[in-house]
Amino acid sequence: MFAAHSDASVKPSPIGLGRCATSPAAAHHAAATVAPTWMANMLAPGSTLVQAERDGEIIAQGAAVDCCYQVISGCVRTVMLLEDGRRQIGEFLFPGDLVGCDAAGEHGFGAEAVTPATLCRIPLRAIDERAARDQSFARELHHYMAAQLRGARARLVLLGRKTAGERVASFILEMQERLDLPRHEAIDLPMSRADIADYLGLTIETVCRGLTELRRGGLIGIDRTRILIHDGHALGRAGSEHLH
Amino acid sequence: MFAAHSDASVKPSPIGLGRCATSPAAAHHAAATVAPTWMANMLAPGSTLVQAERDGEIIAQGAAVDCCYQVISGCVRTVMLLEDGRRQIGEFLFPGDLVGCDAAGEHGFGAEAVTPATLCRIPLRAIDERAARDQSFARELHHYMAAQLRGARARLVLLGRKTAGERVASFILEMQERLDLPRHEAIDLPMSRADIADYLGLTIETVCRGLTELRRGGLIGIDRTRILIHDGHALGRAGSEHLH
DNA sequence: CGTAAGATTGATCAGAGTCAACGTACGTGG
DNA sequence: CCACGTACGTTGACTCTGATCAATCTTACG
Repeated sequence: MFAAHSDASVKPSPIGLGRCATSPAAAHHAAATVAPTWMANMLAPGSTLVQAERDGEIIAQGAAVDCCYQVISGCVRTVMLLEDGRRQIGEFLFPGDLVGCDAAGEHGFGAEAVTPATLCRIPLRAIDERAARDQSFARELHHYMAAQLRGARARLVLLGRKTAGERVASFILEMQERLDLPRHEAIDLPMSRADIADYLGLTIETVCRGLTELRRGGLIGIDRTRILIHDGHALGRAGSEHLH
Repeated sequence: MFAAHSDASVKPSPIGLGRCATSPAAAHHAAATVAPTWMANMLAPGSTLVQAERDGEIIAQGAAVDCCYQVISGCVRTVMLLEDGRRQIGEFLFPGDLVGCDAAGEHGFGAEAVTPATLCRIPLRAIDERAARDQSFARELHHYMAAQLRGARARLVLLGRKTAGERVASFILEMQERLDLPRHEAIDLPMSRADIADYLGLTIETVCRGLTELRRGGLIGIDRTRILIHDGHALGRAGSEHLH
């Protein structure tokens, strides 16, 4: 057990702030969070606030697209369910992130709240119009989507070529980065082992074993939902973050 | 063996500029679904034509980003190589597609020619400027990136949750769609089994077995690089294309 | 305090990887 | 034109990682 204040798992979104920055090390592994700095601005015209409770559905898979959402607080997952029940989580979204902004026609992925969450529902038209008017908004939107694309592609490598242990190690580092915690601060994961498993293309049991392995190796400490990174460097190596 | 008349299936581009095939082999692999219609326009300012021979490097993994490329003819793959030699192909690109337009700082993925290819090298600045000036260009760029994002996420499901057999079936359907061939026309795959394997997160042998299985089931015909779809419906089912 | 949901650990199984052999097309040069 | 060599594709035998099935433990909560 390790000490660690049990602050809410997800930081309230400081308006107008940004979790900017991809650290040099960060550039290597999945999903550099782009800090949309324009959060507050999205709230303006025709958009409404939406609350979702834990596991509540925000977007139904296959639903017609008319709007997208920006996460204000809490954690959200995008989900693709196959006929036979197999599930893949597309991504975890944190305050500032956009959900469904890439859809065309219908939402390929659904969206659900991992924790109680607040979102801002924005008509797609409003985004189009604003992008047309506001040059720098358009540019930021473009950068955001580019970052999403980089993140998705980094996960292709993870899912296509990494071992179970490597996936788990990479995941911890990704979450540390995305939750933007100070060094030596425990990560309080908002999602269950089942969510992690479906994000990493593994089973719950394999995720557990991966975590246990890292703990036994002294790389991390585990206290239920909280993870403390003891040796980030070794964790990077364990996750094969290093490239050719 | 099936018929397979090897007529050049190269369609003229929507906007002048034919998708010129550089080799007989390349002639088959023509249009891409997402192929933007603004192909010709990209050629304008400060951009240069680049030729790449088979397996030639177009972008080095980790190279600094200063420009991106548009495929004019041929087929290109994006590649991520891990330290120990494991390889993941990010995507296959066809005429009209953009390579490296999402990069920030450095190219996470490298790019190599699958067939002899011609590309148009475009300074990123030129794209930014044009997007700033030209409203509809910016919108198309946005739509293109959204489509890329949808494609990448569909592959997350494939890599995370689909079996080997399903991946192979899905792959054939994806290629049929992307190469935009008339129904009942054989698909002439430009890439090797090794490329397919690294695209699907499998080994060469497993890809072969998957193909053989589909052939035995009567869903497809195989003649080396050429694939003929006998039963697209069944292939969709075999690939679990059906959703929840 | 009792129940339920989630997490962890163990034992066994199966799907895909690895290793190996063989087949087939193609290009080169005699 | 044929012989050979090489690269690629296919098939088979065996192995191993991660899935499945099952039991136990922990924590949260009514």
